Amino acid sequence: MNYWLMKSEPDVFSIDDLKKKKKSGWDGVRNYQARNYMRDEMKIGDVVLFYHSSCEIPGIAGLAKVSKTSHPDPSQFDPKSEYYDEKATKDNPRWFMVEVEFVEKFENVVTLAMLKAHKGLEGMPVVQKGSRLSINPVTANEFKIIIGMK
DNA sequence: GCCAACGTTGGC
DNA sequence: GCCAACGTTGGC
Repeated sequence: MNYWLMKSEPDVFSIDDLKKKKKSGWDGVRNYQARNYMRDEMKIGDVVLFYHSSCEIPGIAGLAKVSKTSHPDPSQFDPKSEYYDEKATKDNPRWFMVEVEFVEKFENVVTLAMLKAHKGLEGMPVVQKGSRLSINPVTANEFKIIIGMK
């Protein structure tokens, strides 16, 4: 079982949205490295730190878990979608997504400022300047530390 | 295959 | 709104 951090802009899709929907396909990822993590490495039961980015208080807002392994992201085939990719075909999809299931909303967001200030989390891409990758692996130790901070 | 130009991310 | 950092595109 592995741990992950997945970023989402709460204005677009927040932990509350996931709570309401219970489960959701993680669509719209258009970065190859993030895609590869979803396609090749994320397994059912893996635990996800749900990170709110580009918002007033960036940080980890709650937990989710992988409920379905990767399958083609349908938005790539939809010309009306902002995630449409004209080079993707159903025979040869370019973008994959996993499905995640709501687990928990933290009472308080574990903020980026807290993550930056906490010993042991220096290696997390999210605390480093200029890190834009929206899906990152998290070590068991980092996960334990963060759970202790909520 | 190089690399400049461009677009996007995301914290502040 | 600014801007640094980064990924992608496309000309050559």
